[in-house]
Amino acid sequence: MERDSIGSFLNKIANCVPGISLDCVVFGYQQGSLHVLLLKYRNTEAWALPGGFLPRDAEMDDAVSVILEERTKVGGIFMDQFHTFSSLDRNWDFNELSRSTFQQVSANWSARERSILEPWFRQRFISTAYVALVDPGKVVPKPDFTSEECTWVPVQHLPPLVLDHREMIDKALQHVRTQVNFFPVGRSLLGEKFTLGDLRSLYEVILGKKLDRGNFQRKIMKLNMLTRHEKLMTGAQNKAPYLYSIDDRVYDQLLKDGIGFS
Amino acid sequence: MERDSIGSFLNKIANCVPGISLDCVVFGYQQGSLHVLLLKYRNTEAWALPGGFLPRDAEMDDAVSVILEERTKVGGIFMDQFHTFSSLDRNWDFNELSRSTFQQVSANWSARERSILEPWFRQRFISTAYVALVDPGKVVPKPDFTSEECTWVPVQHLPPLVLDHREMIDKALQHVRTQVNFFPVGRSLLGEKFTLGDLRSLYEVILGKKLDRGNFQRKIMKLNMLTRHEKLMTGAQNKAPYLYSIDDRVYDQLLKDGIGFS
DNA sequence: TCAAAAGTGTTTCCAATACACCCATGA
DNA sequence: TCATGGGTGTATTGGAAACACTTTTGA
Repeated sequence: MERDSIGSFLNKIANCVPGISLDCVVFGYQQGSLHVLLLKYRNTEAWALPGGFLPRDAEMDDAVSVILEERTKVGGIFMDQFHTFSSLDRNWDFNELSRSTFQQVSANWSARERSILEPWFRQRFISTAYVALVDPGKVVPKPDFTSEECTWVPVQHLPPLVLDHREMIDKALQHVRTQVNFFPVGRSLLGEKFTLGDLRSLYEVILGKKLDRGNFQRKIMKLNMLTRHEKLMTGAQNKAPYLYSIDDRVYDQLLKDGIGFS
Repeated sequence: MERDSIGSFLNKIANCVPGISLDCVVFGYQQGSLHVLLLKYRNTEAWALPGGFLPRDAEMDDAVSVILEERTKVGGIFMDQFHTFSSLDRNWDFNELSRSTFQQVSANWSARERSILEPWFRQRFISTAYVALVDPGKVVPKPDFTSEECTWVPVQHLPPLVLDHREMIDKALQHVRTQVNFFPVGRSLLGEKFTLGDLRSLYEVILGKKLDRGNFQRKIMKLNMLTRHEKLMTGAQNKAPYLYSIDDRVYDQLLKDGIGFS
């Protein structure tokens, strides 16, 4: 923990609801696979989800927005609360990794700091978790003061995670899958313009199965939610695909009833 | 509040996590419509969902099980956490009804009791809410010590509810609708034996739309989840329908992938 | 000219829908 | 015999799935 940040952190948590924490599973789509935004604690090999606490005077959704904006420098990110985690042993004695990570993080606390922070972090935390969807191209990941790194990690190769953060990611992914028809996955996870191939492989990655190219294109185009733009010349020796962008009006309308993909 | 119960209640909440509460939206199916289990506070016209607090040494799911069993005298009820409610003004000053109800309930507290209970109940409560599905035929509703009545109320005719309990019911119903393919609605909400008409109108009530009788029957029967029993003679001047029961093995298997009803 | 991927067309199949018909029951 | 609702049959339709054909691009 950086010395100069502890002071403001002490002030902050004094004004937060004790026993409650917030965690964010931020999904991004990059290089053909789903990524999660993770933080790496200083001088450890332990990783964690972006998170924080609930200010006494804040709505929970707003608190999560602030956390997301702090880590990504992007505002207005799509998010959805999906579960509240509350195991009895949800504290920093959760397992060996959590224990040793906490030890490392708290190593250079002063006696006074320790007297406040120890009891705070030793509590059982009830954590309400959110999923968020964002285009990594827009994000500038910023570590918080306990961490030395904040980066995108592919969901297939998750590093060791503290507490039950691994379970959170699993459950978040499951939630995105069941809600895929009602989440703006296309708009949130892709950039302004994209090819139908991009969109299709995004859906393939989320759903975990191959989709027929022809059928996908016809289905999407029939929904009338895309505007066609110029072609994308990649330099590959194949036909150049068109770029498309989303027509927000039509898209919002479609989302209400769910954009159907079995 | 009954005088003799306050003592044990004081002990109980001393061992509960402060700031956290639990609420249950218990759905039952009766007389062709969905009902919710509600409690009516003594000497008021205010109603509330069954709920409680989280013991420091209990898992949340277990705590909810206990609450459900206390109110229904039935064990093993199907339940699912669906949302955590956390508005800034989630306390007993939430609105006029909540305020006056609290005043009524707390009217005859002693000074000592008040010194403990006032701060407890004045807090902002973060409440994690669960849906539960149960056959009202199995339930023996039991009021808690703050309430004079515990009964089933049809969702179309909800009485005035304290706090944001109305919103909870709405959100719970919505959740059941989206999860209908993954919840054991047939098994949980109906008795041991039922007719296909019963099952169909249950689905109609949940989904809020008419289903074609013939198509419904064929679809259900093709799933192979029902065993046919004797006919049900109602005395009505029409053909007697068969009774069916659910084959748990097949049913559990089907639920994993979702029993499909658009 | 060739490989690779985009765009589009065609065929098949199944499930959802609509509705018809007969059957059993008790008034 | 009649009204009522249960059980079953059938025709139609639309979308899902599989796959073929053509086009475009740069090597």
